[in-house]
Amino acid sequence: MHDTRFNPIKADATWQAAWEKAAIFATPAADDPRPKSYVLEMFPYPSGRIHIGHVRNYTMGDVLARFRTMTGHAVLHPMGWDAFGMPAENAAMEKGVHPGTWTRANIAAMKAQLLRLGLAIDWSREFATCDAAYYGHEQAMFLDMFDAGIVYRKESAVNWDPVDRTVLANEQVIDGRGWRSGALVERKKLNQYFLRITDFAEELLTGLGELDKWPDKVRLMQENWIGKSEGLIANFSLVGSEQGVEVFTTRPDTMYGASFLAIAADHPLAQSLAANAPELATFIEQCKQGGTTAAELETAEKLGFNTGLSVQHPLDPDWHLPVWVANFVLMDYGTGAVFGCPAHDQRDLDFARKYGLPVRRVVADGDATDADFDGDIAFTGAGAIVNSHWMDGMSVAAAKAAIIARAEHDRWGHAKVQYRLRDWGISRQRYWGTPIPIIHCDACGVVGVPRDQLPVVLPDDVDFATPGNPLDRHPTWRDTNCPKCNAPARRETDTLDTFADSSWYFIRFASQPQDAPFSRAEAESWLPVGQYIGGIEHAILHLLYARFWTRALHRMGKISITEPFAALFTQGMVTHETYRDATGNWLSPDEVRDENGVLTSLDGGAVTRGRVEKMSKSKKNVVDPDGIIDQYGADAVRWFMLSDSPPERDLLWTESGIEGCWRFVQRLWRLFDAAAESGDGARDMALDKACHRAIAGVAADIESLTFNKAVAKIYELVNAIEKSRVPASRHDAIRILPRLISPMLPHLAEEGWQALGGSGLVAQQSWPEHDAAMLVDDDVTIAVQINGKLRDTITLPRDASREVAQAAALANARVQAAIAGATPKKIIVVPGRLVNIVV
RNA sequence: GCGGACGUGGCGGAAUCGGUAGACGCAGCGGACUUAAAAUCCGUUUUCCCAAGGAAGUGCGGGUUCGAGUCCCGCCGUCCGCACCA
Repeated sequence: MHDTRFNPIKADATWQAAWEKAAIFATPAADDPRPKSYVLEMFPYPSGRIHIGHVRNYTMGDVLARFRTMTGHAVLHPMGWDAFGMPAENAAMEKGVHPGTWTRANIAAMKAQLLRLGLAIDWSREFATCDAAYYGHEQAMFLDMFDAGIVYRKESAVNWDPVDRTVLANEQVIDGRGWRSGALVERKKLNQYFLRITDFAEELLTGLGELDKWPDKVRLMQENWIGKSEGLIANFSLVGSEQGVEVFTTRPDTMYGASFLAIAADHPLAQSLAANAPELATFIEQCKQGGTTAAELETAEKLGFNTGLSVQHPLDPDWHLPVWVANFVLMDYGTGAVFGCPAHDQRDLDFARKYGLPVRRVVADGDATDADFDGDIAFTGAGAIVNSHWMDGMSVAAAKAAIIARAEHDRWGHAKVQYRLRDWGISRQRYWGTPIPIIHCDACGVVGVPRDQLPVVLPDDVDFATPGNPLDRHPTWRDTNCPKCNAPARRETDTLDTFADSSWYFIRFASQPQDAPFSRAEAESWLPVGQYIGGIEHAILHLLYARFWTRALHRMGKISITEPFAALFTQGMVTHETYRDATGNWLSPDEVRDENGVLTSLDGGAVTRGRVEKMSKSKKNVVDPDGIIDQYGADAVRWFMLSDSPPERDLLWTESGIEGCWRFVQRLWRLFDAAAESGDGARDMALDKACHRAIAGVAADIESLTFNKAVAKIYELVNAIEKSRVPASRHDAIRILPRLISPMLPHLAEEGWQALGGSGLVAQQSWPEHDAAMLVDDDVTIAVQINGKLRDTITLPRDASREVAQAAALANARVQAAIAGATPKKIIVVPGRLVNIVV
């Protein structure tokens, strides 16, 4: 029996099976002659369920991948799992399930959900980062970097949770306490591995310049994160000592305005003084307390402790400056010491006013050149240098250069480029991560695991009953022999930060030999990723680490590319209204009834409408992808993900919106179902042209990822088809539609393609060609303006001359009435657009 | 505090180069079909005076231009990133 409606449940399953059977999403060979197109969406963490944000992300990538295939590209469109990380260990502790078991089950569940979307993914390349076959290669690369000096080991302070016996990231410390245990977090020194990303700071910065297909916003965020600043390192000699204090400044031009030296609480000089000065020791302790949140720093008072020491001013040895320990100086930026120039730095001014230190103007603020500086607002602008002896009258820039030259000549300082970026600490005292392939030997020290003993596999028999890292207390796993001297030795029990796993997965997708991380030729045939799509939340860390990892491989001669992602797109979130009942509890959308805008709960209680927010479990404003696919089918859901909102902005999920998509899917299906058999007879030029415009326009919009505009153009074409009464043109236009919608509505497109007698699968067809001549109209509507205001429109041949257009405009009845016989002062003619008559 | 983005109908948004503002969708309103509903179809919807025809209009105030949503200056608002970075 003939269906009267499109049945997505049936169609989705049918066509997904057909695609799989024909293996049409298999990646072409590396030597495929077609141009390559690598489309990649950020791979998901297997938390257990796909959420709607994934659906939006993967739909966008899928549209592009399918479109690129139709336009003659060899496409790589893979998917995998960012499978290591904390949630699996938390699940292990809470539910007693092994992290691996939990993760594998989640992957299976999420893959089943993804399959329902009908994504054009080559699943044969799927992997999870917790596969030993993946992380073993990561260990090999770690060792390469170790040998190349890119990895180093350093004692460094970490946030230590004494109850959970683990290191916490800064984000996991809330009000000084561990986010899980609630225990007071301790600062603890541990030997940790670092990647020397700061060595790459300059090239990571300049490399941003060639990423012209990245959002400016992301490039700027990375630029700020790297935080390059140029200045002077100056040595201030301690009075009565051979030693000195090194200071970094970006304002050497203000050196004659110096009034004190300030060092960080954990500066070695402060530490050594504290040994014999209990008051200072107390002060240092005080500095370490107090939060580091934005609000706290905003209001934090400047605190200082006068050490009683003084230093010589490098420009005048007779001029002595007091040395203070100050809470606003950071040990891990610059040298951990600054000279205070209160007149031209707000922090220094606050500090100087509080402790009664001199405030001396050395940069003129307009007419103000007086050495005595009034007020509590520092002058940080540019101006002529004053009260600075030989530098008086110089510009700030000239003075900086002059003083750096002098410092280098007199050997008390040198120019310095300073970066905000810190080296990447990659040690984690956790189980569920890539084991760091290092062996500790009492005689030989730190020794890399020999390549032929990789992968160092995580042991399965671990227990999470006690807090801490299970690798650390495993009865046998730690024990091994030194690869060099064969003496008993210990394995490193730390694992790698999971950001390492996601720093090269895109290379592994492109090439996955067994015996190496990747084969160079094959990887380079696909890389860099042609289009990378994901959330803005990864703007800094993931994207910076992946760029760094790629450059590290490049520096070691392993790969020729330097940038992994040629184009980046950051999509917006999916949002939904929030609801609360009378007692303030969150309600989910299906617990709320809407009758003409009046909201009630299912039991009739009052409901208030809250803000539109990102879908989250805690606010209960989520829609479950499985549920909506059950109800509307994959295509309607995909269509909604692409409609209305520009992809980089947030998308508001609404019931009425998805129902509109569902209606449109049905409308298309009716068109296919009732299409005429023959395309002979008279033509409807307007429809024929609309068709060609749609083909060209939709292609351009998919290419530029403006899917909302592509959607609008398809609506326009369908509206035009439905309005037209000319069978021949309708016949042809309807036969264009399946290919046009195939990237976005792939199941319906197959259904239509089949119903209209197409052979094979529409997913394998070429994108329809458009006739450029059909994109231009013979007649154009021209605006007739008087003094820039629209008065009428006239229709003229497209190639009408200026003279013809002007004459036609002047002959227009409304123009005649408006100018009333007067002579126009000026007439502007823009051919094909408008005539503006100035009177 | 520093840096950045954005502000267009009831809502999401379109307007690619400074050239007819409001495409397309949602919601609304009126109508057709129907015993009725659903579904579908037709029409309509920036505001004001409204019959015609006008006038105003893209956060606010200025400017450049024959012409500004678009460019420039100054405000206001919202959002995002970083932050005692010397």
